[in-house]
Amino acid sequence: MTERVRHFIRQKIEADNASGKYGGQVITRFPPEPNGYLHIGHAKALCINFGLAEEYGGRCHLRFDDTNPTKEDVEYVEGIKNDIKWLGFDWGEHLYFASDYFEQMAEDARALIRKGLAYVDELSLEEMRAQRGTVTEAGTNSPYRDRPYEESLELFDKMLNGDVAEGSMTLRAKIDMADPNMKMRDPPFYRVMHAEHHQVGDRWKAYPLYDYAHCLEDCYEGVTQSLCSLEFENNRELYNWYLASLGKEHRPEQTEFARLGLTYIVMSKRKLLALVEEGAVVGWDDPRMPTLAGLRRLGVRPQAVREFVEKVGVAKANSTVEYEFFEGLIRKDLEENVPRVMGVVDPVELVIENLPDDHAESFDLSHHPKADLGRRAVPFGKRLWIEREDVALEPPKGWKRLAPGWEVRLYGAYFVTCTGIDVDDDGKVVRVRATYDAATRGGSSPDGRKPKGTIHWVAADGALAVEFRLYDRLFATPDPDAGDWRDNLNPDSLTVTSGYVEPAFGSTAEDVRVQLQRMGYFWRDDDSTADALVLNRIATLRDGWAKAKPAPVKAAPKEKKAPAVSTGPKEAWLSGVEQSLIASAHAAGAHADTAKSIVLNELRRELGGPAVDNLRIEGNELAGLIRLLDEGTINRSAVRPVLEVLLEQPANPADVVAALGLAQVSDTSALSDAVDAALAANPDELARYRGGEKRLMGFFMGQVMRELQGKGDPKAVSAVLREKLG
RNA sequence: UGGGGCGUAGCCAAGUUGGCAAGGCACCGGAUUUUGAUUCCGGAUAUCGCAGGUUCGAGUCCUGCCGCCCCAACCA
Repeated sequence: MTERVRHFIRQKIEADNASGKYGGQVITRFPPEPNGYLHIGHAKALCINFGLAEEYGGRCHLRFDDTNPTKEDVEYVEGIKNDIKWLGFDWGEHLYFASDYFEQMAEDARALIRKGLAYVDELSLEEMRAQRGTVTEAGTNSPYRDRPYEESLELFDKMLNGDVAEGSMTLRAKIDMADPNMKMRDPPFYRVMHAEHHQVGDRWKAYPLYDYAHCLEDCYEGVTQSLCSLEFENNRELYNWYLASLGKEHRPEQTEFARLGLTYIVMSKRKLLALVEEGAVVGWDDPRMPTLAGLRRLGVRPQAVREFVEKVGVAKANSTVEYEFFEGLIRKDLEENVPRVMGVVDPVELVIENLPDDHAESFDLSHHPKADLGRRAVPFGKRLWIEREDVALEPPKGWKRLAPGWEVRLYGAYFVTCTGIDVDDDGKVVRVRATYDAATRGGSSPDGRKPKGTIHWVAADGALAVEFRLYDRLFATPDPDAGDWRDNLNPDSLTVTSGYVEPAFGSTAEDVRVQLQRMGYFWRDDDSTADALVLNRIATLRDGWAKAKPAPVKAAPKEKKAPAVSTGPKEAWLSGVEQSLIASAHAAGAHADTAKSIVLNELRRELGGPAVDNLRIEGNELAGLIRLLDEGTINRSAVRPVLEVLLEQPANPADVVAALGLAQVSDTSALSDAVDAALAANPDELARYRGGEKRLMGFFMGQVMRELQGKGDPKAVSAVLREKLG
């Protein structure tokens, strides 16, 4: 397991726990809509929600957000549950549906209406759109906005009961049609749908919309952390509005994180569905699909998915992870946990000429060089299957495998020397002939000689026939969404071959994964039958040879960001309050430029922005502070703490400096002690400095200043430091 | 164009009171190797989006700008 990064959500949870906001409880939720299968992107949300809950001793609810009956189906409910279980997460008894709460939500909606915070609107879809305004223009109020609440109440019940036509009415929140946040412009939160619901049947004829439903679900369930992806940032204000308007006491908090993007993959449900429907893949669980069902069928272990998500991290920057990164973790997981056997994916016959026809022996080989995964018997005979790509008529430079006259090691068996290669009329290799060296039994020679290469093999006698499905990535380009994604499909995403594995594979458990030596990781596909083995390739091994051959195709350098066109420095804008403060400080004897610098750089820092209304601090106070600076009583770093006090209450800056002990230290002996302490505490750096790394001067300056709690006189410190460092 | 976010190496990503720009992946060397794998050493790679400013010192504070993402569904 990797070391965990204390990312911003962990920090928030810890801060909440420290402040006792939720009494130390951590309750999260994973809220899929049952309208499709989960994909690798969802795995991130899954790991964050379930993982964090587990980590902080809380719990995570599985809640289906089933507020749109026309798009959803129970089929997906079961599929999603399976995928979550496969990843190893457990919701215990906390399985919920948004539809569980429809009664309560309707009651809360009535409360909102009674408070005058919601109304039934009769605008059509088009009218509503037209009246919403644009991002730069305010919308206009609906003519139904101010209808009496009694009327809305009555109409709302009609909506719920199916007494009004679909699309004829909505229930809207009464907020502000001019709000710069479009989500706040009187959003509809109930719409009429005469649809049969997969969970609650035909009980309801109007259903709540996401924003309204989601915050309430969280609230009803006592969720503390509502974690979702970035595109919901704009919705957070609405989330809080509903809860506040309803006067809910329990207030979950929404925090957003960036979703996972992966190269060579499309992740939108729409495209995934198209792939299935257009037959580009066999189904949602096609091993080339980025769905969890697909990854599972491919043979990826859930541990690898979890590790991947943890390693990718959690942040707020949109990002696209290289697929190779995921692939590497899939391999790493298998590398450490899976037995190794031999199998030939594209077989060609090897005949050992100096062995009798009926020769039969067996080797006892280990399943793993490091892990204790047992041993197996591997039969050996005159006729073997070897990999076609391990044979070359004319070996290229750097070749380490079989070629006429070359000697190689058959893994775990003998050295063999190629005596000839038979080809057919098309030049295709049909048979390789060789002689073996009986003295090399087990794979090593008493004379100490070592062949350049080792190849894998399977004895023809007793070999199990296998249909190999060699999967490769579904898309040929790193960004399939660039251009028409259909054009970017990889025509070679699946290669089917007939080959063999050693008989030991037949005795392994059904779900066992193996490394076929030198060929990659494989496991049995569900399409296998008792007499027809089908093996999926989960991942290849890293292949340094393949990489060495073709001219290295360097990734095209990313186009540089357009350099900012500098229009020259612009004068900083000063608010009226700031201007008058500077003016009065100037009148009280301070230099105007210094006053301005402090207002801009320090005051704004304290205030978190420009000062706009009645500032506590006065001109003569600022002037007094500047005087202390000019006199050398304090250094610049003391300005902010003094300002902080001055903003609270009127005071004489000199008194504040005295009270806080901020006076600048320029006394030589005190400085000298501080420098000595800093040098003594950092002997390595001192050695480096004396060895010529002069840039460490800044480092020591920092150490000394820290020693002096920032109060050192920079010039004096620098002088002493220079002297002591030599 | 209004609002909400985000810019640290090819990719992901730490960096929380301003003080030597973490780590992982990829890449390049070398060692080990009965898998051209694994493992182990070592290395290169960053105008911290840009430009000004404050400061002894800025990825971090201030100002201005640039780029990317999200929002104008009765989807979630």
